[in-house]
Order: sequence, then C-alpha cells, then structure tokens
Amino acid sequence: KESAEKEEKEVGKRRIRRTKRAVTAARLLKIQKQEEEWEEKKYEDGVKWKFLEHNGPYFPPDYQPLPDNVHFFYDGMEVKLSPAAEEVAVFFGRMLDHEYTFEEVFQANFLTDWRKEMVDEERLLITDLDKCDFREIHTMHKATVEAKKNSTVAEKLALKEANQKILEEYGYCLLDHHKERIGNFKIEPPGLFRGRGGHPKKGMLKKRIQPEDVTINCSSESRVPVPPAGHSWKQVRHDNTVTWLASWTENIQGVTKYIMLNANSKLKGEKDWEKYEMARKLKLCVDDIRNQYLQDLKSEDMVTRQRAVALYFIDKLALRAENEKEEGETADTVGCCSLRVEHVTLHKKLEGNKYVVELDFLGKDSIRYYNKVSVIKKVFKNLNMFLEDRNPGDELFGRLNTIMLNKHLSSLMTGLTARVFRTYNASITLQEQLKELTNKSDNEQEKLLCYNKANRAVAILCNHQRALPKTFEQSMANLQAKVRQKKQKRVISISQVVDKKAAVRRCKEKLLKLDVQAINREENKQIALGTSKVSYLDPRITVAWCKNMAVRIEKIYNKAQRDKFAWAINMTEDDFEF
DNA sequence: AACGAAACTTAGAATATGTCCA
DNA sequence: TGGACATATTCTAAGTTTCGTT
Repeated sequence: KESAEKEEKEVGKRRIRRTKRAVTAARLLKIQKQEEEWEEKKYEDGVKWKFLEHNGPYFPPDYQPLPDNVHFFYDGMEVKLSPAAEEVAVFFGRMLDHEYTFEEVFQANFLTDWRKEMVDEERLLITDLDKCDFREIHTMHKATVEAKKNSTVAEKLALKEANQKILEEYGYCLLDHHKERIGNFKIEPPGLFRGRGGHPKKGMLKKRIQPEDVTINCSSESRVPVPPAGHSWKQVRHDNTVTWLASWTENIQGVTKYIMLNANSKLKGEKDWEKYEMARKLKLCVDDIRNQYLQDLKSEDMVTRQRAVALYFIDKLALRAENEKEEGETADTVGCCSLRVEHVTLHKKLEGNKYVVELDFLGKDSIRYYNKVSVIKKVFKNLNMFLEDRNPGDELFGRLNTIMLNKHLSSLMTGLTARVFRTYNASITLQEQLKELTNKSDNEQEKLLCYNKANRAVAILCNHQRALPKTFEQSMANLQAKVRQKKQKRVISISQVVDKKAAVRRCKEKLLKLDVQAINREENKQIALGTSKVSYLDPRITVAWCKNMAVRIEKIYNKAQRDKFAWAINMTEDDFEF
C-alpha cells in the first residue's frame, strides 16, 4: 500500500514536471514567434500599413448660447454679446479661478483675439478687460459642473452610454485586418491657448476646427469617412508611409495636429520595442563612446571639445538635446545644446566637493532644472574656458547644435541620437536599482516600496516633476493622524479581543501599510513617476522583476499600461537582462 | 548644407473614476 | 452613503528626429 502511494506521488510529480516543461516550451514558442514576426520586415521600407479604414474624427458639439438669465456686464452695464463674441467670453469666464486669467500676457492676448470675434459695435465698446464682468458666466459654469456631479444614477448611466456610443463609432479603425483603438479620435475643441510658463501666445483664441480644415488619411480601397452633414473634408489622402488617420493645422503656432493610434496598437508597440532595442544596442558600445568623448575633451578643435562636454552632460545628467527655437514664438526654455552662459555657475570647491557645476535653467514645459554636480577636471576646465569673456545671454556651446551632435552620434552607432541616452540611462538605472534594493524574502509591500524607490531614482535623473498637490499638507497631516490613531488602538483595545495574536498581526499589517503610504507620498510629492514608467523604462525589466519576485504585474502597471506593454508581458522570461 | 515642415514621442495638468473609511 | 482622497484617463502642449526642398 505504501509503495503504491509512493508511486502515485512520483507519477504526480512527473506529471507536474511535464506540464511545467510544456508550459515553458509553449511560452518560449510564443516569444519566438512574436520576435520573428517583428524582426522580419513585413513591408518594404517606410510602408506602415496596407489597409486602413476609419470613420474620421469626432467633432465637438456646437456652441450653446447662454440662457437669458446669465448676463455679461461691461463697465457695470449689461451687454448682450453676439454669439461668436459670447462663445469666446465663456472661454474666459470658465477660467476665472485659474491663475492664468490674472497674467498680463494671457489677458492681453485674450482681449486682442476676443475683439476680433466681436461685431463692430461690441469692438467699439469693449476695450478694457478690467471693465468686463464675467462672474455670472463663471457661476453658471460652476453650477453646471456641480449639477453634473450631483446628477442621478440614471443620468450618469445615460451619459456613459452616450460616450460609449461615440467611442464605438469613432474610437476604432481597421488596420491591416486588425481592429485597433485610436488614441485621440476627438478634434480638439476651441478654447484659450494654454501655453506653459512664459509662453508669449498664452491666452490667444484656439479656433474651432471645421471638417474643411481636416485632411483624412486612409487606404484608397477603404470606405472613405463621411464628413458631417453639409460639410466636406479639406483633402483625402492615401499615404501608407505615415501612421496618422487625420490631421489639421492649428491656428496659434501653425503646427500640424494628428489623430493617431492608441499606445496599445501593434504599430505603436513595435515602435516602442524598437526604441528599447536601440537603447540595449547602446549598452553594448557605451563604454567605447564614453572613452571617445573623454578623449575628445582634449581635442585641438573647439567644436569637438564643445561636443564632448555636451555629450558628457547628456550622458551623466540625462539632459535633453534641445533644438534652438524662434524667439517670441515659444517660452524661453533650453536643453543641453541651447544652454546659455547665465545657466551655468562654476565652483572650484563647494560644500566639500571639487569641480562643481551648478546648473539652473528652464527645460521642457518650463520645468526648472536645478542641480549641483561634481564633474571631472577636464570638463570643468573646458567649461571655464567656454565661459570666459562671454555675456550671460551667449550660448554656452556656441558652435554646436543638435544636428551636428546627432550626426556624430550616428557615426558611432547606427541609429544613435541624443534621446537614446535618456532611454538607456533610465532603463539601466531601474535595472541596477532593483537589483540593489530588493530581496526575495521581503513581503510584497516592501518589494513595492523598493520598486517605487527605483522608479523614483529614474524620475529624479530625468527631472520629471509635478506641481505640489494643492491639498498635500492637509492630506499628509490626516495620514499622520491615522497612524497615531492606529498605534493607540493597538495598545488600548486589543487587550479586550479574544484572538489577540490575529488582532495584533492585522493591526501591525495595517500600520505598515499606512507607514509605507506615508513614506511614498512624502518622497513623491514633487516627483512624477508616471512619465518614466510609461516612456523610459523598458517594460521587460519590470516584467522580469515581477516574475522573479513573485509580484503581480497588476501591482505595478494599471490596465492601460498592461495593454500598452502587452508585448513585453507576453515575451519576457524571468532571466531577461536589459 | 540649410532650411522649414512633417511626423512622431514625451510631458504635466485637468478631469473622470474608483476606493475607502467614518 | 457620501465625501475625501487616490488613481486612472484624457487632453494637448512641447519636445526630438526625420523628411523634403531648394
């Protein structure tokens, strides 16, 4: 009987082993298949699809005039505005509690563009924004928002269903026989331009887009989308070397806006995979490239030395390359190549460190970059020379631009550009940090805390910041109070509970969770983790870590992120190395 | 080679939705 | 059960790089 049992056990074990092996084999096959599919060039160069069909973009609803009980006043006098002028007045009125409406540039641009929409009579009257009273418009807007919040369950459901219908009709396309989700299928509604930082055009009127402004792109054998009744498209194109479905030119800066696929689409996924493969390629030759630019610091040629210092910054500090831009058209922001003398201060010694470079400038989105960093002597000497006898407004690397830099990089490695360094350094940092911080024996809470820490290190490297949440101090205080409460409860009330051990354990767990929450929140208050997670960190590092650490992927990636990174989730084994 | 335009990625804010606790 | 807070999604501005033209 005993031996029979033994045998049964053995058979069971073997069966488990066999199924395990089968599962592994199946998974490997799947990975191989996907890699093959992606690596083989399906189409000739530059061709992105063979068939593309969609219903065109969704247009925002027409303007609804104000009800008769909402008034606009000028200089204390009630003025009934013409529909076009009224629509623009509402754009401003809705924003009354936004800080932009107090800014001079925003106000001036708004007034200029608003007056263009007025009829002669209105234009004659309305010349001073300070005399305009939008408060009733603002109140109405607040009331509308509030009413929507307080609407009944049935009303909310009806709204949801209406949105669902729009999504079904306009949110998908057919690309090479696959139904794919479109990312931004809605035409941007009119409003006031919200440029960031000191943008000289903020407050200007962003005009309503008509079908006559929109170019459609689809395949010639597809059903061409039907424009809204009584309208026609600007143009219908059949260009399969691009990925966009529709485009139009925006009136503020004259740039083209596109309607493109969602991040979970095959087209975007492949592109993402290629991006990380390029970064992994850089990993293989980064030592050589580093040696090269360290050599170049000693070059006779000024441009070469400037290029070397710029590369040193891009590599060590993960700075963006940054093109120079037209003055007066955009906010005054810079990146590595467009740094000016005024952004750099040198300290031979600072706070016990040698050769410190202090960088202080506004980067993309007018986010401040501030860093004091020790550099090697050769870099310091070069910087010192670049700064000599120069004016604050002069460019630090006067003889260098992104084109030259990228040309040089692509000669070192095919496809290499400045941007790849950011991807590479971000991903390798995550991998190293995870290796250093996490232990298999930690519980899930602790592991997640480590992941966050690693993620945070990357976000800091890439300078991904966010505004301090408006209610931060209050919510932090609330959390602290909760922790205190829990601690007290542990002492007082547990002594009366029957199953003391379990109660203590439960309480401890809760306390730990709260503690972790508090630590995370405090350390994350001005740091945005999302950007690096979604755009810089090779998802395969995360997937492999999750497998190794037995952490559920749902704990790291939300639904949208899991969809976006489906390729990585499907093809990654626990031994993946970036 | 220089340029401006086009195409596509990256970015934080705004808004919507979900969750948790009193 | 509702409101406070957390998290997810949407939105569109602002970058980088490539492309096309002269």
